[in-house]
Amino acid sequence: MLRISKLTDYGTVLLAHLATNQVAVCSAADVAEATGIALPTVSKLFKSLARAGLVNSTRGANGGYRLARAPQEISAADVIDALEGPVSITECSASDSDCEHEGVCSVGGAWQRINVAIRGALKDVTLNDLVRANSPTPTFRFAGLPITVEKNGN
Amino acid sequence: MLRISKLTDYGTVLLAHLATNQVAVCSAADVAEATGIALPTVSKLFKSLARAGLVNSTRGANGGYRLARAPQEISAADVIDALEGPVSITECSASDSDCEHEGVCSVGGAWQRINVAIRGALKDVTLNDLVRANSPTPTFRFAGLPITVEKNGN
DNA sequence: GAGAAATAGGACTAAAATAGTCCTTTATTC
DNA sequence: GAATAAAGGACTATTTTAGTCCTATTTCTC
Repeated sequence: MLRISKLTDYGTVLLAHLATNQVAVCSAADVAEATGIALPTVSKLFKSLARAGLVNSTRGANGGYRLARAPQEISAADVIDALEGPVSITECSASDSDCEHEGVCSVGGAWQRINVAIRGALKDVTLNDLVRANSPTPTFRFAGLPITVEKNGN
Repeated sequence: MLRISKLTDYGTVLLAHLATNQVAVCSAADVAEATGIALPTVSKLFKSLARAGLVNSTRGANGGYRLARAPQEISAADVIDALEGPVSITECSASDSDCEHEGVCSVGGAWQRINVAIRGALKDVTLNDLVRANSPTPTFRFAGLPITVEKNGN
């Protein structure tokens, strides 16, 4: 009904990995291996995340990435902004839009409001929550499987 | 950052039009003219909306569409479900998915949670709100039109 | 200082989803 | 029975997204 891109989803997985390995600097190759996401894709994502200031990078041998802030200081909204840009729920509510139906459209304001509500929800969930999300007692199923999934199952 | 499709946006405009013309049955052609959206597109959207039970249709001469329920009984979530299907925020949280990273993914649960929050926001906004969105006390402007935001502060 | 290990930055290609059009059939009215 | 309008679906074009690859730059190690 409303989707974030696959890349953004992957990005979250990368960040979650860094969050559970905060002591070390992780190279893109390490993370690719650990997460099962293809290396070129991992590289691309980390570049974007670095530009957005969510991770710090170190070049050269033994270089890699690490979180720029504590996991609880990074929200789902941050991740989405970093990887998808500040796009809005409808095309015409993006700031640079010039919607041809403007005069006729009786609808814009409420989407804006929905947008605000959604951003609220996204800001309230931090990377910390994402990492700990799979906690005790499988109370529900996910993709057909009961969810237990301790950290870094693989 | 998170987007509904253009067609869904159009769909909302169509419904908003019906909401302001509840007395009459409106043909697709009428609505196309009134909204400035191309007729084939309007037809296609109405077909989907009819199948989802959001509008009732009458065939034949003088036929057309009208809302199936009162505007306050139709939520943004209904519209999105009708036009985009029950897709979820991430691919892997859709029910029929089989995500290849399942074992490694430490992230699924929280997206699920975000999803719920978003659906909440979408259910709270009805077609009625959408239509009345452009009302008194313009506190800021949107797409060139003054708008107000009250209700559902979140 | 040379070579290897990493990231930075883009350009490019391939695949998939979205948007939009058109045609044929069925129902209804006059 | 002719005209009007929706139903349903096939099809095309466009745009977005995903994914790969190449070259440059930085840093470490020996």
